[in-house]
Amino acid sequence: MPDAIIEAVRDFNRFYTRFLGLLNKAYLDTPFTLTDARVLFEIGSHDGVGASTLTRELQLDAAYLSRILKRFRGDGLIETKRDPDDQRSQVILATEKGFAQFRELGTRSSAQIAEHFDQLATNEQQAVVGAMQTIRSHLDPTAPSSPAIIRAHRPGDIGWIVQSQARAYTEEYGWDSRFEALAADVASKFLANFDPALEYCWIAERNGINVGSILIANGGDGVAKLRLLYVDKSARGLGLGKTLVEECIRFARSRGYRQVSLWTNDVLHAARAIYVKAGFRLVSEERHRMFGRDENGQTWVLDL
Amino acid sequence: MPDAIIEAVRDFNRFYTRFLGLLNKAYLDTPFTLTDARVLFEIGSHDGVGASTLTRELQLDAAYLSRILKRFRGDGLIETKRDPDDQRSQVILATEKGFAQFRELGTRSSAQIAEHFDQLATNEQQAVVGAMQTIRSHLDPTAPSSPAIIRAHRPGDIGWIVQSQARAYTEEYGWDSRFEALAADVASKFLANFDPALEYCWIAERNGINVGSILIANGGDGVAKLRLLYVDKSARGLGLGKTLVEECIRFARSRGYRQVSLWTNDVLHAARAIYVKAGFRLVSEERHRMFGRDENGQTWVLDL
DNA sequence: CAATTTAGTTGACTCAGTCAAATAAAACTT
DNA sequence: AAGTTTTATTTGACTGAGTCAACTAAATTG
Repeated sequence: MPDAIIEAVRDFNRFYTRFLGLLNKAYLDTPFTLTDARVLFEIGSHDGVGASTLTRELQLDAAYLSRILKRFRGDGLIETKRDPDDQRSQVILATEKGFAQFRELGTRSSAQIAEHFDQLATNEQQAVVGAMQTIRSHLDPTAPSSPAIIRAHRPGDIGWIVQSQARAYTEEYGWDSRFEALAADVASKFLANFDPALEYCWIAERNGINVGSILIANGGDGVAKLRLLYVDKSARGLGLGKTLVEECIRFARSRGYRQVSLWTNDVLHAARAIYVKAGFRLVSEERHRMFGRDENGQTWVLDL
Repeated sequence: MPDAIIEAVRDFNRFYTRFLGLLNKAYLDTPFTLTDARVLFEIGSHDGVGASTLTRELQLDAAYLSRILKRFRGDGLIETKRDPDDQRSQVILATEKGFAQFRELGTRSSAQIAEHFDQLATNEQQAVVGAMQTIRSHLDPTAPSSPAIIRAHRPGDIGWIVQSQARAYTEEYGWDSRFEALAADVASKFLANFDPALEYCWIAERNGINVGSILIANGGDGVAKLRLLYVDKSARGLGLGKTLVEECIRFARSRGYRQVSLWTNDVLHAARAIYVKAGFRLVSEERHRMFGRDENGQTWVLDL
């Protein structure tokens, strides 16, 4: 992966560390440390959490947390009782006083944030929040990853197909720019001669980002050409490829084609497995060096 | 300002605090604390900083920093000498050993980041980095907008050109997919017939993200065709378009072309201004409806 | 030139956070 | 069902990161 990206991320991290440092000044004239505040926040917003959940969630040392809770108990901020379902665990409940403190901390922290955001225009605020969402959805594995949706192509998508396939296959199989040239040629001809009645391009998209593609072009003679099947690294293993191919076949059948044909290379194992499963049969094979490496080109067909 | 925004920001902050916590584990089996690492990083990347700059930049206590520097000096990582211009201040210089440590920390931290980013697809990585840039540019008034670099195209870039132009012009001018078809056609022919001696494609990139493009194709007869000039919204106003065009002209001149010619549409005001400034003259104009809207197509030429 | 500010150092301290060991309940194993 | 392992929590014993106040010395201000 490109160093420039890592460098950009590190740079952002340095910046955001400083920014968080500024925000955390909110607790300065408060009897709470940053950790105290985090704990109190978690208790206040999930009343009745277990202590072990807190250590996991906030990545705290159990001993340390135990002491913090003891102090909170002493200050009358929380009450703890054994979990009836598990006598080892305890359930933490905020007292009225605890809730009051929780709200107070919330107010302070909000004020601190508002101070920074008030200077921004509304659409800037939205841009920032949107960007935060973007980062989170990609970096947080526990973030509910929304399912992929499959839709017709939109402007830019054809370019994306060329780009992503060229990048991926250059990286994974060492193919050279002639592959991109071929993909671009296929893509541009598809767009130039696009016949909505007999042709289609499907894009799989997740969180607003393209992750897969496939298209059907009219090969004449009742033959539908299946082309440019691609599933991005980030979305493999979800059965997306299979879904895309099935969608294609259904489309081809409904438009009265008698056969679906496709050309691929045997290094693309995952794709081949999908074709086999869908009922395609290998009709011809030839060695070539079109993309700078020795490959086995294969033609597969499926009779409808 | 809306509570929802503040809530979203706090939510992101909680998430990112945890994320940074994970990344900072990079220093776990290192004799350095997080603060040590930050100091060493600052020294390593700005050799010759003053101590007071460090306290300001990293928001550290002067006493604390003094002790850290003392320790670093003892370990032979840095050398300090009085600032000749200000006898109170000191200049901090990393020793060879210090630089080695600095590089080691950099490697660890990069590896930690790469671990998280490797699972993402290339365009996801770009989405995240772009989002980071967005956040930073809005929240950091002093954000130095890192310079764009201009380089030759790499696999995937041609696809990117088609994608980004199609998206942008669809959004901004309401052009339909015929524009993408045209761009894809130009791009694919460029790649298919690429002649390294007389043709070239420049990509402007910032922080690992493509932000601009231009290419020169051989039009025959001593005429260089300038094509697919594009500067992304996020990078406009930096003079990037001008730089790209100048680069093209220089190239065309050096390869012995007698003329540079290009076709554009008059709605693309920014581009037209660049061409005018570069000395191009309008030679013909025609109304057309190639992209679903009434436009004025224009041909411009520059004699070399 | 006296007064004030800035840069850096040192002593003294504290308290946030860690590690190891102990207890007790729950969850496996056989 | 008895034995073993794992999980939840607590406590004792530390340590060392970070703070505060006081001090020196050079630079700046008025």
